[in-house]
Amino acid sequence: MNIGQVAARTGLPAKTIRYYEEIGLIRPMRGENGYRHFSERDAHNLAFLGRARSLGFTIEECRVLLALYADQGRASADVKRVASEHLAQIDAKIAELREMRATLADLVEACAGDHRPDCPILRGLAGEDG
Amino acid sequence: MNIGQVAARTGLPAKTIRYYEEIGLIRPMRGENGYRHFSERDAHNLAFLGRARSLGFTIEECRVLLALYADQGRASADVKRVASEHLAQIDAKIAELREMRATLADLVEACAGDHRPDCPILRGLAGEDG
DNA sequence: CTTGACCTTCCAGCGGCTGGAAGCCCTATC
DNA sequence: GATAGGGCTTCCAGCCGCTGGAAGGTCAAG
Repeated sequence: MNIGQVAARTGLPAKTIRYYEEIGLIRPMRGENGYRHFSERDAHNLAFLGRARSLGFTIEECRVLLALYADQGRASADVKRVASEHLAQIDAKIAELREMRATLADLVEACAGDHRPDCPILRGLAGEDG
Repeated sequence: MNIGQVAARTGLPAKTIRYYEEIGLIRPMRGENGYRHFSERDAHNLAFLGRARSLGFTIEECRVLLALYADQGRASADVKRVASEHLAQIDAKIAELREMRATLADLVEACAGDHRPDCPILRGLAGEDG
């Protein structure tokens, strides 16, 4: 498979696939013309990467997951630890966003949103009272 | 005020303050020795920026908010629109994270997390069934 | 007069791509 | 055989919002 075909199959942009090779996540073969040649296994790994990335795993976590995936002797505990840590990260991020959202929603709600200049949002950002 | 003092007062790193000057968010004076000199107004604007950034507004949104803050003739509707759009962005991000979280939590829960190699997390990432 | 804290500028790098330029390769059509 | 087009290659630059570090000027205290 050429890069275009594997891109179409995995949904990943060709640019991204080249980047993944550059940082050593995949190692496709090369044809005589210099074109990358992707095996079924490569395509499979790229799909794996696409799913892991879409779940928010960092590239380095993906590298670890891919290594565990390739290792037939892995302990599922190792995989679970990586995933659990990422889950905790997601929870932390959600909590952070919810706090932002709560504060911002209060300010937005308090704002008349009309032609007048008085604005609780700006007052809040300026540090009035609280 | 020198940069260190305003940094202490606003909680922003000096590096960040210099960066904000570089991109034109603030325009502190300069002393004869080349040091930046921050007025009360500068410090106030920096505190404003710190709060806006901590609510997740982008730098460009902060620029707009700061301009509205400075404009005594603004309409609160303009501020409210910026804030509401950002609120919608936050909501979208939360929704995205919750989807990730749900998928990941299912996988983690299904994983025994023991010494055995079988792992529903890896199977999920590999695209088995679904 | 030295120490050390503070300030300055400039350049590089983080993550994870993404865009674009310049040029080679391959196939199809005339 | 020429040409047009699409796909492939490499390389370099840029996105966002800082952050770190190097190399050097400035200032107050002892």
